[in-house]
Amino acid sequence: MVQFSRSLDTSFAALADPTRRDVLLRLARRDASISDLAGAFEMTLTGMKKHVRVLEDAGLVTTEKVGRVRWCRLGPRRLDRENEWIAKYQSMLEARYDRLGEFLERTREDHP
Amino acid sequence: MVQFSRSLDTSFAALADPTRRDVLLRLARRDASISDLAGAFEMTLTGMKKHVRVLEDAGLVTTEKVGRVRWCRLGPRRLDRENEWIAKYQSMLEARYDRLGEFLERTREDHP
DNA sequence: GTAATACTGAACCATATGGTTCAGTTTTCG
DNA sequence: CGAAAACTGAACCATATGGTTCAGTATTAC
Repeated sequence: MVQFSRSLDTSFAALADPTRRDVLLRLARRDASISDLAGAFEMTLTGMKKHVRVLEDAGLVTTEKVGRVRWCRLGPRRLDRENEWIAKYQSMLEARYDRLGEFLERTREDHP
Repeated sequence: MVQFSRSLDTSFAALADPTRRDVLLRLARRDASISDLAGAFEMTLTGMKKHVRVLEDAGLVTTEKVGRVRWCRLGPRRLDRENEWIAKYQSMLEARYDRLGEFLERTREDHP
């Protein structure tokens, strides 16, 4: 197990569940309570609470208890680092295909 | 459990492990055998084989056995759908903050 | 004051994950 | 042929995940 990048571990793991991805999209529209979310996804309060906890640990959601209601909202993280990781990967891929293209070009010139 | 988007499930889960992310970056530089990868990450062949299998299931890596060596290379998927999901999420966030900005603007106008 | 609402934590369950070892099989090298 | 290399699969292990139920506590509504 590698030690660094723990935040990418937790956020990608958080995104690996379809319920959690949909919770994020729903929270992007409006804040919601645990009850709201549990109702929307036909799940027990306890089950939804766990999902929200995972999103919270990943820094993707913050919550605040007001009276007997726990309100969930997005933040503070915006998936920027995750976006960057994927962009870096894709640019490395492109660079490699470019080198492959060059190689084929050279080969064609060498053996016309 | 939601039923659609199984591919995002498996690819985000594949990205949630730091060893697997590093394997992808390494394969972006050059193809490698299971032994190469196991050696580079100080892991048993069996352990690395499992990681490669996860990446294969997510469509991020393909492998081919040549003689007694199994060669691993990237593809066919490029994380485009994952990139799109994150981009969509971020644009929804931006849209929401824009609406919040508008609201504050209106409020300021109403009560100057 | 009583009842309903909203959450919370513990316990439980089945399955998955990230490793390992061990015992093979297949290929290659000398 | 015999030995080494490269992989493979089964079995095992500890821990995590995605849920549930049940028994609370704290707030709010009537």
